[in-house]
Amino acid sequence: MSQLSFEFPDNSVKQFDDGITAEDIAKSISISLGKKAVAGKVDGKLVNNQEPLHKGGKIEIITGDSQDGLSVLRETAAQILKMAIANDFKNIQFGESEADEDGFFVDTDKPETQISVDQLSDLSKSMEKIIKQDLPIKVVELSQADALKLVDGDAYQAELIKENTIDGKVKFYEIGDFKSIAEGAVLASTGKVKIFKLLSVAGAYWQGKSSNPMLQRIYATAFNKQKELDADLAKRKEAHERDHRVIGNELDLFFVDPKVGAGLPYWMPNGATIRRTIERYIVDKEVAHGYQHVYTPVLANLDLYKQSGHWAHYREDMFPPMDMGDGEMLELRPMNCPSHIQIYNHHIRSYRELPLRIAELGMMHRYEKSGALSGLQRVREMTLNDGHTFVALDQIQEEFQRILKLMVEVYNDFDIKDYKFRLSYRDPENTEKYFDDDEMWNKAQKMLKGAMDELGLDYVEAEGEAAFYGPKLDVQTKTALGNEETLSTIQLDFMLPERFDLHYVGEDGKQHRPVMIHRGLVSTMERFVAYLTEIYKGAFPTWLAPHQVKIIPVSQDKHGDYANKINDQLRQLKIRSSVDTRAEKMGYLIRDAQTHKIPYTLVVGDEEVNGNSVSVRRYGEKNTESESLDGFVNEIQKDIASYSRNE
RNA sequence: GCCGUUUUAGCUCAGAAGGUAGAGCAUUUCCAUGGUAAGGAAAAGGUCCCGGGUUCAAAUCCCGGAAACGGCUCCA
Repeated sequence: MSQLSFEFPDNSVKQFDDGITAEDIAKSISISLGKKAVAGKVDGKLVNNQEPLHKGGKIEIITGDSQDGLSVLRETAAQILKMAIANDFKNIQFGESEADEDGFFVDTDKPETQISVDQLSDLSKSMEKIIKQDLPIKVVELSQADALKLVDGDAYQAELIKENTIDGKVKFYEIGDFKSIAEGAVLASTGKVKIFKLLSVAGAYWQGKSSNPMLQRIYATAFNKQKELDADLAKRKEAHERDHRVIGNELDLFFVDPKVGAGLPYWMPNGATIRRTIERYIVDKEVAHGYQHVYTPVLANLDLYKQSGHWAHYREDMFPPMDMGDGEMLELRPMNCPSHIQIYNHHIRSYRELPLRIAELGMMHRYEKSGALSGLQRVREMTLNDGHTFVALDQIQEEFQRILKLMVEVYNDFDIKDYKFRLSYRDPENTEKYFDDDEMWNKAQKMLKGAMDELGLDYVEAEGEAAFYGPKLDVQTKTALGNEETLSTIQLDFMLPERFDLHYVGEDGKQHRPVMIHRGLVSTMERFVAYLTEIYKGAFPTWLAPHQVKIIPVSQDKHGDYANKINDQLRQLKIRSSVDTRAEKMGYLIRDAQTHKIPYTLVVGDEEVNGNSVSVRRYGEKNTESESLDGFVNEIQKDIASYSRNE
């Protein structure tokens, strides 16, 4: 019998007989590991615990409590769900199914009526039955022809079979008389899945292409322990409470009125205060870093966007042009770059001016698809913290790194930590979506990657995520609900300078072509406020909080004057303070200040009037502290000056 | 845009077998004048998302539309 050689995570290498299973390998290491093992991972691919191995390689033993172990559990639960669906519904077809870090899903298609949310509880019961029977799950191999016969009439399965055929054969899971295409690894029997929950039903395009038919997707999750499921459900609930739309409503930050228009938010005074604070901060910051802030019109002649290429490549995201009746067509701008190009082009530029940094809080309009709109995260009118630097070829690297450094500085001020870099390239399969110049694309993409590598930063690479005019470095964050979104972005652009025939006069007295770097640091005001609301859970750091101080007199009659005096003094210092004059009990007013997440609540009564002091209660704390008025003013000013930093 | 669900007072939600609706909180007024998370009472507040149809009668049934929500696709 031939021998297989396996390398373990600790780099030790052991020999086993051909046909050994992951389970037996685990047992050979220790009895306890043998018990805990649920699957193996050979060269990064999950394999069933009982599957005979015929190839050596790097091996890992997967235990039930690991992330991979959870995937195996969920993959098993997905198979049980599929079997339950197949039992309960006739003529149902299956699309893809997948297990990931959040749970698992199964796609189905049923010609007449789709599976609805109401049927989830019945499906759960059917799954319970299958689990109770503790049916063994076997892996069987069928020839492609047999496999296709098995799924006769299910075009999706037929497609998947073709994708999964290796050497003319396809692996299937077999549970009783139910068979389903095998990918990844599953547990040995249905009884090993105990804790699961069917969560929701949603639509999903077959193979993720919007030109394909839409299938019904059932989302669900599974865990080893009830406690873990409970914790997960609690986390989902907490995420909902953190959702900027929920907090935005509670704290009266913004609203959207369908009568006026979807995706066109109204900023209430509280939200407007937060936004104004951010705007002032970022404009000051950029000016200090050599940016020249400008204002440019949100409307422009359509010809501008024909020249820029937006009309050709970006039209479906643009509002239809306004026909002015005299041959003039006006367009609401979807991006600010052409506007800033006009600023650049207004003078003859010298190499001495480069890098020329033009910035604006630029309002733009994009006709987002109705289904994509979401609170302040996805809107149709937005104001971008936009900036374009015009550089000479040999300045790209340095300017790129400068921008990145500035970005990190800004992130620190807002205490933003949870993000990752993504290099976004064009889709090589679908180049007609982009400006057509292979050489430019390759050059720009290589330059971006080179700059990131030189800084030694971690990033992921993603094809098909570029802007139509160039590749990007995107900073990806997650919303409360776990959806990924782009916050900041730096984009390299050789195209627009070409299209608008931009020049600068070089040291040699000749004309040269500049390169543009598009960059957004704090995203759009809409998305950024949404993001901050979620990471702070509505408890904005003092510098951003719409109401920074609430003063509560113990008795309106006796202490109202003192409260007003403090209030005036704080307002003189530009601190957002107010006195609660409502004729309510103190406890009520304090509760109100706390539920509105106001950073500082000051209670003033006889003691404070006599001692020229204040009783300070900070948001979220039960303790109060008596401080001199001067001491408090000093403290809050320091607090505001420190932004959101958490050092 | 697509699939599914939803839309009732400022907010969170009940309810309505077809006979024009209710709670809590918020608001206003009155009483209570208080020391760190809800004092009491009363009042006011509704095109039951919009349009059309069926009906003696529609908030409820039917058709169409809009918006929101969960996803998919797309994206700052």
